[in-house]
Amino acid sequence: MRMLLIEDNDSLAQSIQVYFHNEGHPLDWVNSVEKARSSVSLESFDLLILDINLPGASGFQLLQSLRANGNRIPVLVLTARTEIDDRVSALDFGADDYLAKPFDFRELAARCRALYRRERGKASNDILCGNLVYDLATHSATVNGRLLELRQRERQLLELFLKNLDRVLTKDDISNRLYDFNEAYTPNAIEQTLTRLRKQLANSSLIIKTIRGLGYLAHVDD
Amino acid sequence: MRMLLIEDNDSLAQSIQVYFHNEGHPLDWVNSVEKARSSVSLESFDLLILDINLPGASGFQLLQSLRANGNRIPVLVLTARTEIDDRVSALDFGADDYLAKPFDFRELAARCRALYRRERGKASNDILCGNLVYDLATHSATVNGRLLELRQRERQLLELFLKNLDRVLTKDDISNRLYDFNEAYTPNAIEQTLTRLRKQLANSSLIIKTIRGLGYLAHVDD
DNA sequence: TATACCATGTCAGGAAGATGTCAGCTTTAT
DNA sequence: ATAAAGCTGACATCTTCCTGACATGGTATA
Repeated sequence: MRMLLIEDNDSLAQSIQVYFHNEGHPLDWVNSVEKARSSVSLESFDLLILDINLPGASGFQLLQSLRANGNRIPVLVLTARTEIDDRVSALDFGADDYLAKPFDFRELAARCRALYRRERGKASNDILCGNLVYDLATHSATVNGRLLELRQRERQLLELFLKNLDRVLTKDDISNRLYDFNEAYTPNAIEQTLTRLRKQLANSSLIIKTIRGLGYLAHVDD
Repeated sequence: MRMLLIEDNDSLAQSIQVYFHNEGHPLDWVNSVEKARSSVSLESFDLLILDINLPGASGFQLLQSLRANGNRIPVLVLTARTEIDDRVSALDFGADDYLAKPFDFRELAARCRALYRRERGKASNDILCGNLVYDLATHSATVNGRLLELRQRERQLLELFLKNLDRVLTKDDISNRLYDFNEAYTPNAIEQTLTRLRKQLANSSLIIKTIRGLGYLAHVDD
């Protein structure tokens, strides 16, 4: 288990490092969002422990941009305040768990283990559709072994269809899943995304059929 | 199916209300545990949808006290995220199911139906007519497992007949259901749609009989 | 900071499909 | 046999959907 701690309080960070080291799980440590960005892009970690109250760019921003780029690495957020706002924001921005300071190191370690296990548990979770393979863990799709270069929206849409094979999805179903309540969009946004997804699926055995006036239906073509 | 939603996020609650209304299952909505208590004691619901993270008395308390008083009403709990603690607690406190936010409305509806069915001892949400199966959730019909390619109008008409098996429907009944008041049409439009629907039902056991001068009657042929 | 780039939404025009109308034919009741 | 009611093929019209082009806003790069 490879972990990165993003924390600007040096003494706290060092204490955590020592504790985890003694537990047999050494972790890397950076003290700013900028350094975190480059570490994450250069190396591959299994888990991030992210202090939300950082100087400069906030931890939220890091979290948000990671998720926006499709990075699904488990993130445990540390927050000084026990404010519900912070907690909700953290989870909404894509954190997997959070812990309010002050906390017990044992609890931190336990939660890290839980997150790691959770991620591991669904490691080999592939959806197979003829020549199309979708890996739910990495959220990547291959057709005949060739990796598709899906954008965020296309991936969300594909995943939605794969989880609902042979079932009709209305545009409402789709927009409820792809957009949150007060996000503005026209029905055309979905059509456009679908066009783009269909192009990517050109040589795959996954067919997304249009059911006029009702919605769409994905099925495997043999 | 009479449902009560206990949710303090107004926009979410309203969206859910609209969605369920469109699904043909209007639900009542209160935004606090206190109001929920009085609603539940005054009226009889088939199902509660309970957000666990409420201001004031927690949803857990409501759930716990309901069960303590012997109330067995099915309860579906909404949690902010897949907090394992929340989930375990919810089920321990007597919830019948739980759903983590953000969720797909379709999934919420499906789980509600499932809970309701479980309570009723019913098997499914399908209408069965010999070799014809109509799925009310997806509004799709299959004959011998083969999906029918119904158009909007044909689907409306079929659904109407299925809900009125062995009952005579006059053209007026039908037009009142298929068209709104100021829509222009001739009686022939219905005949035309019926012709098209009958073609689709060619190999099914659903027969739509003409009662000359009166209307139509759908029944299962064995 | 300025620039280029990329993802994604909007717009508009066109294609494909659904549905109503008409007209002529078939069926049914008397 | 006749008239009324219903059925259905052909067509016109109107919707819905698709898709190329463009706009926008956010992100990375220099």
